[in-house]
Amino acid sequence: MARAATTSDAFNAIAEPQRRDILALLRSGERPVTDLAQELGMSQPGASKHLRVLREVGLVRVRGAGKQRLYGLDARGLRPIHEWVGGFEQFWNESFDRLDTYVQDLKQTRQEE
Amino acid sequence: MARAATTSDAFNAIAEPQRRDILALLRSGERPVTDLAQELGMSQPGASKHLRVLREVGLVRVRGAGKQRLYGLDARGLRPIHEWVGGFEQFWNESFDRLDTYVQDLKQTRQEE
DNA sequence: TTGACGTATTCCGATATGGGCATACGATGG
DNA sequence: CCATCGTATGCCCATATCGGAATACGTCAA
Repeated sequence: MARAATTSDAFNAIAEPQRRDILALLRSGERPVTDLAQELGMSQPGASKHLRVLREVGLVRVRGAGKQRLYGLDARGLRPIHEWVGGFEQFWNESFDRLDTYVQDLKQTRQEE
Repeated sequence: MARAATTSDAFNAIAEPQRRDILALLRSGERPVTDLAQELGMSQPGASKHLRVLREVGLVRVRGAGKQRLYGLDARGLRPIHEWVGGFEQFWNESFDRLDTYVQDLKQTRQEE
């Protein structure tokens, strides 16, 4: 098996930097593909493909506006992610303390890699 | 180019469900690989590989404890993610409203796919 | 209808993935 | 020093990825 299809969930969708850029851009409003592509310095087909992924996981919506298709943000799918990550909030402070223990340990453990 | 190396950043690291499970488990304290593997129903080599990725992006630390190696959480790397996603917080409420507009539009736009 | 524009899809290649299996490695205890 | 336990690596496979180029598609205007 390879990695789960990127199209499978929001976690995968936002793992790709360009897709994060797209989402960020869409916060300022709907946009056609060409716009996004140009603004982000990617090819039109490239942008289209990323948007397809975002559409399939529901982070983005399309709306036909005449000859154009306007892409808009649907951030609801980000909420579960925010919550999952938030479940670690208490730990990223505590981590500093643990680090001390760890560092002391290093002195005699000699970590590889 | 293929997908960016999963080992490149935390976003990629947590894109894989089993790795999320590992992180979640580690909240309750340090654990040796075998423990994790068994608890999560994966092979020892499998767990080792996932832990390697998590180590490389800094979400996990190792500490040699005699014959064993104890893996521990280092959640600091999750903070940037939390913040990035948090940047969309205002939108996942607003999204409902936008959806209305969208749905009305659908009636005459006939979206494919 | 035909053309033009905006966009999606297809096909390709190079690369990376995750899982299974066998095995190499490292540290400890005898 | 050697056997053993806990763990990491290497190798192989099937599959998925992203990017580029060419092209098919859909909608509108003349």
